[in-house]
Amino acid sequence: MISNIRDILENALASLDIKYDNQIHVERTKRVEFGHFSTNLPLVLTKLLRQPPLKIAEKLSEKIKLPDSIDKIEIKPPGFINFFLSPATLQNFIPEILERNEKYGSSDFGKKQQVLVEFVSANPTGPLTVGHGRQAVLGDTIARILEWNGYKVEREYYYNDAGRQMRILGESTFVRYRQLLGFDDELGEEHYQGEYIKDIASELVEKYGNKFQDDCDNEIFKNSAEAAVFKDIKATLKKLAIHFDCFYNEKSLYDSGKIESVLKDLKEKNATYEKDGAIWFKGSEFGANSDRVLWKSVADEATYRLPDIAYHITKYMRKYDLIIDVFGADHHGTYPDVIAGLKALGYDIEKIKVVIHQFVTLTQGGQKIKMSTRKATYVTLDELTNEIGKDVVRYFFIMRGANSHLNFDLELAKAEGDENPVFYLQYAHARICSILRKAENRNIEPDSQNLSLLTEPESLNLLNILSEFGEICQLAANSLEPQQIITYLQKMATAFHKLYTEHIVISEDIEITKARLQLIKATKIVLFNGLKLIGISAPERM
RNA sequence: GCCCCGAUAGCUCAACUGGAUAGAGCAUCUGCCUUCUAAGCAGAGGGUUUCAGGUUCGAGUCCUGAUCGGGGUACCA
Repeated sequence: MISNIRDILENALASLDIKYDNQIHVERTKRVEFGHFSTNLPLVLTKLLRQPPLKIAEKLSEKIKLPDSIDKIEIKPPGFINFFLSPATLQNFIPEILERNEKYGSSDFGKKQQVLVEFVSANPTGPLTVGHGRQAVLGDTIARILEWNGYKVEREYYYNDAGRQMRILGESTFVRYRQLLGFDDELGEEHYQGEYIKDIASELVEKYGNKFQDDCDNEIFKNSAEAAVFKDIKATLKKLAIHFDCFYNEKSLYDSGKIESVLKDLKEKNATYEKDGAIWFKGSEFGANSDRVLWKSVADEATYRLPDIAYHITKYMRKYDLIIDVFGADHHGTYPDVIAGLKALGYDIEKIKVVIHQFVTLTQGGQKIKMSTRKATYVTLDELTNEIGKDVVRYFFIMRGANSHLNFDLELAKAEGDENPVFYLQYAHARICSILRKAENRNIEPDSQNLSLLTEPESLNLLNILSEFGEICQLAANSLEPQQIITYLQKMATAFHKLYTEHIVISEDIEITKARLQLIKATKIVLFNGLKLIGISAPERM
C-alpha cells in the first residue's frame, strides 16, 4: 500500500514537472481523523519550490489520481496529505489473511541470507542468572523474527572452559568433595558458594568414594562440574523454548592454531607493536578507543581479545552474510576492539551487528533483590521459569527495548490476574476461540460473502491494524527490536477487545454474524502468528 | 578523567526512527456482567518530555554543554 501511494505521488510530481530524487516518505497515521496513510511531501518541498506547503499540497492533490482502493485524500496543516482507504480495501484483507494463514505477516525479505546469532555465551561456571535470561530470550526472539522474514538463522553459544573461572570451579568442587568426605576444609572467598557445587561433589563421592581426596589438580573436578552445569543450562533453556545449533568452544581456536595465525596476520598488517615486553594491538588506528594488549608479558599467553577476534573470523570463514552478537552491557567495552581487529585484517565489518542490552533489576514489592553469582544470592533463571512459566518470562524480557534497564517486577510477573500484561494478549486469543467454538456448535459457517457489512469503526480500525502486521514484522527485523511486536500485539488486542465489547459476533442477523466470524478468524491468525513469533503460547481456553 | 546506555504521568515503560493534540499498563477514583470468557470495556484525575542553548517549516527524537542514575574503563573473561 505504501509503495502504491508513493507511485501515485510520483505521478503527481511528474505531471507538475517537479524533480524530487529522494524517496517519498509515506507513513501510517496515529489517529483515525488523519486517515490511514499520510505523507509530508509538501513540507519537504517547501524549500525546493519556495512556496508555502499548503499551496504545494493543493497543487499536488489536484494532480493525484485516486485508485479505487483509496476513498479520499485530505490536506491538513501544516502541510500533510492524508489518504483514506475505502472500507472495501480494508475488508479485502480478510480473505488475504485467511488465505496465507500461518504464513501471514512473514516475508522473504531476508532472501535466504545466512545469519549467525550469538547469544548467552556464559561460561559454564554455574546456573544461568536472570541477567542471562534477558539475553537468552532477546537473542532467541531476534533469531525467530529473522527466520520469519526469510533469513536462514543459526543460533550459537560461545564458551570458554579453560580459564581462571573454570579452575576456580574445579577447586570449589574439590573443597565440597573433601567436606563430604569429612575433612574440615573451607571454601575461600573466591570460590563458588552455590548449592549446585555440593550436588556435583556428592555425585563424585557416590561414584568414586575418597579416591581423589588428595588429588586437587585432577581434571575430574572441573570436568564433572562443567558437564553438570551445561546439562542444567540446556535444560533451563529448553524450558524457555530456546535451543542452540552450535556450542562453540574457545579452546578449539587454540587447538586448530587459529590464535597464532591471527596474531601473525595482525603483525603482518603492521597492526601491532611491542611495549613493555607485551604485544599490543593498534586499536586506536582502527576505530577503537585505545590500544590493548594482545599477548601478555607476565605470562606467555593471549588476552581474551585475541581469541575473540579469532572466533569472529571463523564466522566470516563460515560464510555468514550477517553476524549478530547479543551482549550484556558489561561487555560493551570489548566488542569495539574485536571490530577494530577485524577491520585491521580487512573484513567487512558492515556485516556485524551488535545488540547490547542493559542490565536487569529484579524487584519484589518495590525492593531490589541483590544479585551476586559467586555468593549465590541470585535468583536463577531456572527458578524464575519454574515459578512463573515460560510465557511470562519471555514476555517480560522482551517487552522493553534492549537499551533500557529492565525492571523485572516479580510480584507483577507472578500475578495471574488482569494486572499481568501477558494475559491480555492470550485472553484475546482465548476469547476468539471460545466464540468460534460456539459458532461451530450452532453449525454456523463463516463466509466472506458479505464482508461489506463490516462498516463499524471498531471493525475497520481492527482491520487496519491487522493489515499492518507484515510491516511491523519487517520493522522488528530491520531494527532487531522484538518489543515492536509486543507493542503492536497490545494495540491489536485492544482493538479486538473493544470490538468484542461493542458488537456481539454471533447474533440473530446471520449475514453479519458470518462476516464477523471471518473477521475474528483473521484476528486469531494474526494473534497466533504474533505470539508464536515471540515464543509465547496462544491458549484456546483460559 | 575517558567511553557506552539511560532520564518522558505517582510507578514501570511506549512513541512506527524528525511530524499533526506525547500514548499504554499499574496505582487512585467512577460506571458496565440474565446475551459469544469482566484475565474485558468506558470515563476521571495525573506532563514545561531533567536543565540551558542550537539546527529545522516542525524536536521527546538530531547537535553542544550541564545535572543525576547504571555499566565499563586490567597484561581477568
